[in-house]
Amino acid sequence: MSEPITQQLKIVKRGCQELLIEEEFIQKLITGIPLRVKAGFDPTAPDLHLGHTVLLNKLRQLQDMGHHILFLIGDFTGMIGDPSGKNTTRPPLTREQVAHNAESYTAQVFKILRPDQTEVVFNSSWMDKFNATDLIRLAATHTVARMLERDDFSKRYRNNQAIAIHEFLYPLIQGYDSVALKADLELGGTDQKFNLLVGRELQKHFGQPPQCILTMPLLEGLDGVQKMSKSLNNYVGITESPAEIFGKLMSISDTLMWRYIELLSFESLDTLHRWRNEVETGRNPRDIKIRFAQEIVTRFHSQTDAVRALADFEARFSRGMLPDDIPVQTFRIEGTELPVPQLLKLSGLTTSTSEALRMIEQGGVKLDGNKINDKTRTIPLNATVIIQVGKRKFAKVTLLPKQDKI
RNA sequence: GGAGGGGUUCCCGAGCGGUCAAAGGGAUCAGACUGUAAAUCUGACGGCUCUGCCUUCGAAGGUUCGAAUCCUUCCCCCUCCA
Repeated sequence: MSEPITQQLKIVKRGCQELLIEEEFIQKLITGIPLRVKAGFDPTAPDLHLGHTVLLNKLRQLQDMGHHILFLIGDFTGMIGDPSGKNTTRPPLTREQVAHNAESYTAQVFKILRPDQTEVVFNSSWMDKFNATDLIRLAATHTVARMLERDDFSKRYRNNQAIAIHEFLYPLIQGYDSVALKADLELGGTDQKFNLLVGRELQKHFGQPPQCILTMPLLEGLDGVQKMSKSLNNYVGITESPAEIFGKLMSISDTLMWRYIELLSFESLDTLHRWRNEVETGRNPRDIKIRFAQEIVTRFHSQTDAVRALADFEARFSRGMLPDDIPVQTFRIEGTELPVPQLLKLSGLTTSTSEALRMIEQGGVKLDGNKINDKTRTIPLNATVIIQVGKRKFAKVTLLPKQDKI
């Protein structure tokens, strides 16, 4: 906390999209009192991915400067579902589910945040006491026109998509959380800007000094277009295996790589500059990508895991070798043999026999390392084979006779 | 309350009585290539006991030799008027 204000400001603003209102924020810093920094999280998705960590990294930096983090789990707002276009209403989670999710949340979050400077709070703890009168009073603070200013509301409205009334309550309740917590600063993705601003207004309404707002860019998913999210399956989860994290990061395009590095790497800006120059003058972008992927694997696993992931990756993709962690499966079958397509389905390497047949047609199936073309190929009873679909799906399968009943 | 528009395969979006398992795009997967699970190109993309069969076009009925396409009822969404 002894760092000069300008230095703090520089760190806070690094990589951020927007800081509102900078002058107010400086005034808050000058007081020297640790700031109450709020950040809200959805209670339904306890599996964090790299997209979430953009924000968490920033929270960590704030902790390093001595500030206090209010890690808000929106278990009450979770009933509404953030009106991001898809979900309208969600079934309320049970207390046990919330508790369970919160636990796995914090277990993951503390890979980045310091527990001693983090306070985990649930908005149900004050919202459950809200009655209908309170809610109406809260709703009365904003107009429909104001709500429709929110980008995704107006978009949906223009595109003739449904907006349920209760969705308007989401920003209001999220904003009220800032009142309840007396937040000095709230962090969120750029898509949260509207909600964060509502928090400011409500604080003023309730006679509090308004919070400052820091928005972070949304990280694109692996496709490089849409934001990283679990539902779009374009994410890298921080609890995924080293090989998985490494592989996924290697699959991002050479262009997208820079974006990831900018938002996720802890390397200095000078280093990033140097890398860019090197690639422009002929260095293989793959080298940089590997280095970055290793940094991330190390962060969520260990250096050893990172080294192993690279070795495994090179063995498998550069030299076509089999990985050494092939899942072993045993199936008990009727009869004396099993057609390969059925086996592919059984083992889960393909979702249907139709797909299995297609994979064989396209030359994507290997049996003990040899490509097969014969769709009617069968595996005899008691045999053990390694089957492979594409470059990434493997299984070591043994067929045994059906067990006698009893 | 009145008038009109609409609900299509993972997503977007064509189709409006047979040639429709349903155009096109995206996503995904496979193959080729490669310094990468990059880029690029090619192909696949409902299921099955697979040269055939079965199930899909909001739901349920009906008309017809034949329906995603026509009719009826219902559910849901949107727009305008009140």
